[in-house]
Amino acid sequence: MGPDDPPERSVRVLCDVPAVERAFDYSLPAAMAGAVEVGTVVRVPLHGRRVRGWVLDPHSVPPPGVALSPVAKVSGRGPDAATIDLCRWVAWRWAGRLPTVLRVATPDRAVRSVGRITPRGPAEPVTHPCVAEALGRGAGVHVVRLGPAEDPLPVALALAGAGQCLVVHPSVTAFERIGRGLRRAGASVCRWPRDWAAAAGGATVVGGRATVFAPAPALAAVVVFDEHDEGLQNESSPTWHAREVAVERARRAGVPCLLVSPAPSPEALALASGPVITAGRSRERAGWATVHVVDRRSEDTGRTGLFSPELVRAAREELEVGGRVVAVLNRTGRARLLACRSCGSVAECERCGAAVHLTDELVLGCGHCGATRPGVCLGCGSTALSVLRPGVGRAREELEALLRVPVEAVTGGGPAGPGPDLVVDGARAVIGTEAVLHRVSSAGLVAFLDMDQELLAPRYRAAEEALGLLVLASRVVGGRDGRVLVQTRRPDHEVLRAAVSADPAPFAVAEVARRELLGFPPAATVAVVGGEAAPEFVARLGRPLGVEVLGPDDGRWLLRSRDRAVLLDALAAVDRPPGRLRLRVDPVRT
DNA sequence: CGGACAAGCTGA
DNA sequence: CAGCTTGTCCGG
Repeated sequence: MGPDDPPERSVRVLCDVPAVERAFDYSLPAAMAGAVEVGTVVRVPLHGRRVRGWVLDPHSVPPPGVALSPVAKVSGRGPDAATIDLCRWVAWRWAGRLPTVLRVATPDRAVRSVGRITPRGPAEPVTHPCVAEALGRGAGVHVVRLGPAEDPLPVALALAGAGQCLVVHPSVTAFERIGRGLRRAGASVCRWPRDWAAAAGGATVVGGRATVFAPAPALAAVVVFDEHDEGLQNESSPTWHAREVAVERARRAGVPCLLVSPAPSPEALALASGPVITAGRSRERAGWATVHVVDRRSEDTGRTGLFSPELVRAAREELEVGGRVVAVLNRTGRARLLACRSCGSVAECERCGAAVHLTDELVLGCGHCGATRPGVCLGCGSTALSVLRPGVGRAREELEALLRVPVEAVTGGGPAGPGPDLVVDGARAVIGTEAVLHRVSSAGLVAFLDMDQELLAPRYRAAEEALGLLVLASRVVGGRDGRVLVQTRRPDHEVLRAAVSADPAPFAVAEVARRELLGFPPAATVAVVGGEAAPEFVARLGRPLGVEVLGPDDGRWLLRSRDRAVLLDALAAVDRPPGRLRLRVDPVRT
């Protein structure tokens, strides 16, 4: 290059190598100049190999005296500047690395060009009272409570009338249905990342949790259905949650964000800008199954086992009218659960209400808060405690003998996404773990054989998850005309009361107060640090003011702060040590 | 992350 | 001392 040539243009590129957080400058060959903007996906040489990267600055000023390598190739379009900023926020919020987050916001196949399309709503405008109320309130977070069996499609249709929307649903079956419904109604709609170009052109995007990162140049609203569902959280680090990303995204765009659920989470209620929106008690009630609670405390369960006479009667009735029966039994042997031999009540922790297990002959320990107490029943003072341990395989045989029809067993079976091949709709009676609720399309009766496993599990979200199962069951039986039967030793539990009365509000209020008291999300931000590099990471973190450091317990530390920024800024400031590090912020389980 | 390069171990 | 493993460094 001679002295008269124009100065060579350079670009700053973030490489898709999570361990390399610095961005580097590369020279840009003149032939590529027109195709590069913020977010463009390129291939660049890095330390003797070629890696993918994102252009962060299309006109960078490199430090003097550094020999620049040229960009090897322009691959295609990538996330725009606003989306990259959103990803930066996500990386901070869940203590992840920017490249890991940018991958989620990048098309999986190279996108060369984006055609502009005119966003269309449904040909015939659809109205929905909850959507009208939410849109009337304008920008902000609007929590909408619908009965479990109520169809989400009308909500999506009404919203799509307002313009380009991001429509998120954790269930593949559900978002595919919503997508088809929108298209049939005449709305411009696309899947993402498959139809990245259509999204970038202005179409409404329908999909799973990653949809919150879709390009949307004309965004009018964001809606997250089943916002209580844990499937909205990324399971590997960073553990970003679509609910919260949706809220942040909508806030930045100045548009409304609707969080829809039959049982709104404490997180959603904490984010809400106003009171919960419902379509009225009678409509909500119609979406909940008719729930029967069977109190097993007074029963001789030693003789009747897993199946109460009420359950057997209800199941036989259902089979007689030609309906399907689904029995749900939690995976065995994981949570050790004890019951008093004389009064039948379940042993639980005095402090936090989780189930306790026997640590040695006379001491009960809580796996949740760590409290211990003598091994006597709180109800009657008896020291005779027996272990309740149901077994799935034997339960199937027992049920078959009781009902005199073949019973199919469903266990595990991979992720919640039910492919059509996984649906076991051929069987009249099915028994399985909670996965079974994703594997039948309909039933007349769903019976929870041992709800206490769920209600009293040593996890801080146990009660909320139990309510989620009752939501799913209500959906499977189609609302009020279907039946859900719950066997329990805690018939007065507020989760069961919520389902019986088709009103989750009192439980939600109590749960918010409990999270506040115990310092769990959303009242506090927590981080679990594990992996071989964890000790060094925690050592480098030190003891920042306002951050509680607990552990190590089983090689893992728990960090907690009531002030989110204090914890997250402290995590971001740590120079990460080499080696495997598992860092999960606000995970489902701690 | 993964290539480069340096320093350490082994066998003849 | 070649030939290989193991470790540390750092990337434009």
